Amino acid sequence: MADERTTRDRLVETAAYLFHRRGFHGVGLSEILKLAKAPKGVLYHHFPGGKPELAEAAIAFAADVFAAQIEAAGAACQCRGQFIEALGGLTVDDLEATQFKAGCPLATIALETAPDDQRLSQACRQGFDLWIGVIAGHLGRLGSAAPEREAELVLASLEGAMAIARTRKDARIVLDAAKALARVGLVEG
Amino acid sequence: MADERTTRDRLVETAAYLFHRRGFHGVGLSEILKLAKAPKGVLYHHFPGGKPELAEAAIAFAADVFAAQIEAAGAACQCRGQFIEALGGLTVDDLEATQFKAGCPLATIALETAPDDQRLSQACRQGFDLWIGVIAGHLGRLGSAAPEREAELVLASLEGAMAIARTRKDARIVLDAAKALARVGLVEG
DNA sequence: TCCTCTATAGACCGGTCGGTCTAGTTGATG
DNA sequence: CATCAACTAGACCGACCGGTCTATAGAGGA
Repeated sequence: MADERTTRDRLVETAAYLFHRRGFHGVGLSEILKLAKAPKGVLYHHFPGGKPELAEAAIAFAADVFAAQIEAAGAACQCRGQFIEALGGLTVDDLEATQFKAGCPLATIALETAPDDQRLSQACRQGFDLWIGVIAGHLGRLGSAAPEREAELVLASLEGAMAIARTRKDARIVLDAAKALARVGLVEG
Repeated sequence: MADERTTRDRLVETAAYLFHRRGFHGVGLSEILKLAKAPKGVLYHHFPGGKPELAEAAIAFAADVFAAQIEAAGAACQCRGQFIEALGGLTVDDLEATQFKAGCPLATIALETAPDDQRLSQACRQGFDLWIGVIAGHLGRLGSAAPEREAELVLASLEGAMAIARTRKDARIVLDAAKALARVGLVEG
């Protein structure tokens, strides 16, 4: 059992890495297994539900990782605009570090499977809601009048901008979106 | 040759329909062929490049369809806010009409393939640019100071909101995003 | 009429998919 | 040391994948 965490976690992280880049249907089990240096039996031992169950774990893992990044960015910011721009920066860094091969770790799977596959789309939904909650927490602290709504708008804008940016191999649109949102104050309603 | 348009177009439209819902990798040729009631030979007669070439045509087709909808919405609007809300309305209608099974016809394929598959991601990019151009045209006419930037922000927000909405089976976030963007004026920068 | 070229039709192919199954290894516990 | 459960290992399976190939149908021109 000493190896449990290691092997299982390696599978989850490898799966997250690949799904992040090419989505659920674009990645085969054999590729995950090969990269994680694990035989097939291991996968079905840890994830009797097969590929979907592994993907569910990978989504939750990726959601937690990004939530922690948001949290850290928020903790370092003193005002609303600075925080929103920092979120844009996080996003841009990710895009550029992967040469635009990876964008949002949830969005691809969400679009491929929602709403037909309950399991996967719910996992994505929970990830989005987690992020919105964390963002809203900081926005509230920094004086936003409608933190939930504003967090949703910010996340949605960054998500869409990322998709467009990847087709262009140019992150400018993400920075622009963040800047614009940072500048305007959302009117309540 | 009299049937050329019919069969070929039926293939393209069917492919667009299915890719729209489940993305590129999520749909098999056999499914497209079955739904379009066409044998395999026909596909490779019209699209020697196979699935990617068919997808390219489907993307261009879907992009044109939505561009025409944007154009029509713009022509009917007298002010900037009204136009942006109309775009949100278009999006919501599409989501609800398909019970959230279909969102943006380009985004899923874009996320699955960009930037590795040149062909498909460029086709998506062109679609996005087409839409941004049409939106910017109307925003300029309606008095926007920075129509291109504003069009990008609006499109990105709607794209992202759509992805989130599909996981929730609730279009509220799309309407909220459109309303918020309609209300604030973008400061130039 | 016959020829040709486009379009339709679907059998067929090797490869890969996700998933199952059985055997071996390991480590904790009695 | 024996036992047993957790884990590792990979051969194997049927189904389906995208793609190729050959045969046929049918319209238009010579």
